This record gives sequence, structure tokens and C-alpha cells, in this order.
Amino acid sequence: MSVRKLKDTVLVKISETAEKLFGQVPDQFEISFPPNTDLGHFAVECFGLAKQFRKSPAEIAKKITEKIAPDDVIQEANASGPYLNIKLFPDVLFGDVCSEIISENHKYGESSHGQGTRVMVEYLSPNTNKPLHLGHLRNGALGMSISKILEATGHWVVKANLINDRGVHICKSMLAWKRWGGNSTPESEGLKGDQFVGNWYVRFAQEADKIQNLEDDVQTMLQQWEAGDPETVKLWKTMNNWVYDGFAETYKNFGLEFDVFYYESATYKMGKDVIQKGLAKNVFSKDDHGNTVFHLPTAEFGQEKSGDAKKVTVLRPDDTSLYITQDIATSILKIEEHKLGFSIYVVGSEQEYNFKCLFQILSSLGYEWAKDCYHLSYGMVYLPEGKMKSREGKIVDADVLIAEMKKLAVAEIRQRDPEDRLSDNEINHRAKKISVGAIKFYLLRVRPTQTINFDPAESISFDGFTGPYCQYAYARICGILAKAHGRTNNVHGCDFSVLGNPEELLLLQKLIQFPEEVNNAVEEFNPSKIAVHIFNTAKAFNQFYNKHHVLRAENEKLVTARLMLIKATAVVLKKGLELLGIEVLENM
RNA sequence: GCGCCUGUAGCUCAGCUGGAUAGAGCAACGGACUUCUAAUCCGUAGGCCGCAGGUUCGAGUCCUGCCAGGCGUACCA
Repeated sequence: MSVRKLKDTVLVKISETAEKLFGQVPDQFEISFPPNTDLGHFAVECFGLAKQFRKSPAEIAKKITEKIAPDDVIQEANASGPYLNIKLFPDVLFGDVCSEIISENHKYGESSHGQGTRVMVEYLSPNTNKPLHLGHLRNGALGMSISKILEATGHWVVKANLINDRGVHICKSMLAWKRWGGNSTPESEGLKGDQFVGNWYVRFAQEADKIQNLEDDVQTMLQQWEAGDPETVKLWKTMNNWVYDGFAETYKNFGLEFDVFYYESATYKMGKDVIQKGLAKNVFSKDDHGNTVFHLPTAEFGQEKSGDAKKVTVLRPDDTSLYITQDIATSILKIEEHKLGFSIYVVGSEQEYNFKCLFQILSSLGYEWAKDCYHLSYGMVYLPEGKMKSREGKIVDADVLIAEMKKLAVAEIRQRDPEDRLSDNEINHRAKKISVGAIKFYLLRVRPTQTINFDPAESISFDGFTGPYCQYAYARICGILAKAHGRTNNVHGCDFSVLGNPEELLLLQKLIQFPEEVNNAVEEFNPSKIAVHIFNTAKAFNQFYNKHHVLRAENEKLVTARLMLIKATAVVLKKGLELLGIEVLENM
């Protein structure tokens, strides 16, 4: 029997008993867990039934308790005030749950809700003028995790990266390098390509304070680029490729993957065409300054003080494009190329208004799928000194953070290996998984809408509510299973009736709950649901581990049954971490 | 001004569509390694859940008003 079926069995039983008692089939009621495991394995709140049957919740709970007939699944029922607590026979409860998890293995927790739905997750979307920073890592962790969660719920996911590769800001680093860079390359300077280009972007800002015409020169360069001037285009390609090489390294280190790349340089012209067509159809209009504008419907967007509708500029008077111009085009491209059921944009909360406008414009252009576009907005990452500002050097560089975390992980691993048994290779391998896991967990453990106040000391911690804590629980289980010598091969021959202490029950409860949490996570686009639940699962395991023996349990039956329980726990921990984009280790 | 987000323990956050005594981690203090990995566990201490009303048998959770902070409010991205 599966976990779901087990719950259904209990539901049906209660439903039937209530019908016999009150002559009516109860309306829907939910099954939950009692606050502690002594009370029972499952609980039913009788408030809803109270309304339907016009009796007090306590009375209903009591009556059902008296009438419920024990069978081969339900051991006993107890009323506790308005609550009806149910105990099952341990062999059924533990046996069914563990067997299901072990036989489903990595598929446990998955569902088919999204079967046949294609969905695009656009995330990261960096500019090619500077290296990635902590904000990008939050975006990346979120984008990857959401993609994995969607896949686990049956969706076909296309992960997209929209590269902002053109514009004045890109020209700034180009200009600085052209003027002062000489023949230097990332290679000659021993720098990652994105770091190298980023340095020239900073240099531009410094020089612009001193040199008067620099801003004008950069505008000239942009015009040259738009005109297709071969030399400028060549420079642009060269520098962007340096950046891409650098980014690729960071993606690999942090475990970010993409199926498709969109480049604004390739879509901005299409954006202009779409605007022109819209202008012809009167979706857009020209304002007094020559801007091409869109009037937002006052019903949803309100109005200006003057009483006019609010407007959004989609094309400048000289017909050069804006951010939203190319975004309109990219949105259309995405849908046309990939036949999407829905489309997610993982972008910071500061752009909420822009996306609201974008989706409205798409809708007004006649694209019905605009309602299937969803802006997954997330809060900013603040440093102790305040908001990150790349121009002022007030940033946490992604590569630096990853490298520092890795150093700390290496130190921790060495401390646990006083006899120097581990090879450098092995240490490196472990440190990588641990450090990246720590960063991702730190960024994903709070709901996306929360602003994160980046606390360096807390973020580098490997104790408590962290990724390494969860990885550690998994590694401990692996250690035990490795010494079990195949005694976990036959789940169905295992006698589970010996299990049932509070620690075992609590752990089992977490395993039962996992699929629901995956479901909650996908419904809310909120990976923190899984992070919190995996932490609670690891914690329940550690509590069990500290109080009870597995391999040295009192008798062989207990050893085998506990082995099954922890094997199932390992499955859940691994799957949950995987959905967060975090890898597990068998040794730590 | 308007829109969105946030306000829960000293700090960082959970708290599912209202339901059993408001939970965790960190920091503090006190304990547990001859025992399956102490990156662990146990205990102590710490809360007018921003404030004030309202709805309800029942509110941290829903409604209204206020206070404080963040972001946005278009020819930046």
C-alpha cells in the first residue's frame, strides 16, 4: 500500500463510521498529524464535521472513536477534545511507507500534475559587462531549483538564459579597454574573462569622472555598433566571448545549467518590428515628445494626477529600443519556439512593475498566452553595509564567495582527517559539494519574497539549519548502510512490527510528508518549503541516531527494520537536496 | 502621494487554505564521544506574534485603519 493509499484508508474508515452514526457522508475533511507522536499517527480535526452534523466537535470525535471498528490497518482511535487521533499497526504503517519509498527510490515525491505541460524558466539573465555577484547566485539557485521541482512534478522544462549583451553599459567596458587596454587579454593578465572585462567597466567609471567627453564617446560607440561598424562589432564579439568563457566557469562551479540562450542583440530589432506593427494597429501611439508609448488600462493601473492614463514608453523618439522593447520580442520568441504551457521569469522584485506592464502589453497585442506568463519575483540581497552597488565595489563577487566557502570546507575536512588519509583529490571533491551546498541552502531556505540580509558569519556556517547539516545526515546513513552488507535487499521480507518508538515515528512522519511538501513548493514556486522539510527530516534522523542503535540494536529483526527506515530516509534526503540543486556525499 | 513586499525570541527566519501549550537555527549558559561519522545530540534561558479595532466557538494566520522599513512609480536595466 502506498503512503497516499494508507491515508485514504484511514479517511474512508472514518467517513464510513461517521455515515453510520449520523446518516450522512461527511463533506471533505483533511487528515493531519498530531502535535506529538504519543497521541497517534494521524489526526482528524472534527470542526468541519461539527458544522455539518450540528454537534460539538468533541462529541463527534468521541462518538466516532467508540464506533470505529479495529481492522488490520487501524489499531485504535482516541478522542482528544475535538481531535480524533488514529493509531495504525506499526507493521502496516512502517512497512507500507518504507517499502514504497525504497522501491520508488529517486522517484519518491514526484508526481504527474504537470504531465504534458511545457514550461520555460528564464533565470540569471546577466549583463556582459561585469562578473556575477551574490544576487545572481540567489537568482541562479532559485532558477535551478524551480526547474528541478517543476520537472519532478511532471513538467517539461526548458531552462533559458537571456543575455543582456548590448547597450551603453556594454560599450563602456569596450571603450575603456580599447583606450587603455593595449594588447592585454584575460590570458595575459591571468584573469577570468568576466573579471577582466568587469575591471574595464570599473575603469570606465573612474575615468568618466575625470574626462569630460567620455560619456559622449560611449554614445558614439553605441551608434557605431548599431550601424554594424565592423571594427566595433569585432571588439564587441571578442570581449563578450571573454565574458562567456568566464561565466561558463562560474555556471559549472555553481551547478547552473541552461538549455537555450537568448541574446538581446539578436532580439532588439524584432522588438522594434513588433512595436511598429502595434503602432499600425493603434495599440501604441506617439506622444508629444515623439516617444512611442502604450497607455495602461486605468482599471488595473490607476491614472496620473492629471487624470490621464499612465503610459509606458516602448520606443525612444529616435526609434532606439529600450529594455522592454526587446523583452516583448523575447517573450514572443519563447512561446513560438517552444510551444509553452506557461513561462516563468525569475527576476528580482525591483522589476515587478515592469513585468506587470510587459504582460499587459503582450495581452493588448492580442497574445492570449500573456496570462500564462509569471514573474517569479524574489527579494534583494543586502550586505551589512547596505545595498550592493557594483559601481562602488560594494558587491560580493560570486567566484570569490564560492572560493572562500570552499577554503573553509577544506579546512573543516582536514580537521576531521588528522591522519591525512584523504587524497587532495578527494578533499577537493568533498569541499566543492559542501561549499556550494552551503551557499545554495542559505539562499533557498527563506521564501523568495524575503529580502536576505547577507550575514557573512552566518552564511559560512556549516552547523544547524544549513546544507552541510543535511548532507551530513545523509553521509551518516551511507556509513551505516555500507556496513550493513546487503541486509537491506529484501524490504518485503522485513518485519516492521518492532518499530514504533517516538523517534522512529517522528522520522517516519517526515518521510510521509515529503511528497506534500514538493507539491506545496511547486504550487507556490517556493523551494524553501523543501529546504525546511529536508532540514526537519535530517534533524529527526539525528535525534533517532543519537538515541538508538541501528547495527547494534537489541535483535536482528530490529536491526533490519531500522536499516530499512534509514534507507528510506536517505532516499528522501537525497531527493530533497537534489530538488534544491544540492549534491549529496557518501562520506564527509 | 500611489502600488507591491516586509514587520514573530538578542540576531536570522518557519508557522500549510484560521484550529491541540507560538517553533527552528545562531549567539549565551550547563551536560553527552572506550559505543553505527560530535559538521551530532540533550537540557536551561529568552515572545503584549509592529499598534488599534473588527469577523469567528477559536486569529500570528482573515478584514479595516494606523506606525516603521524596503523596492518600484516608465524615454535606466
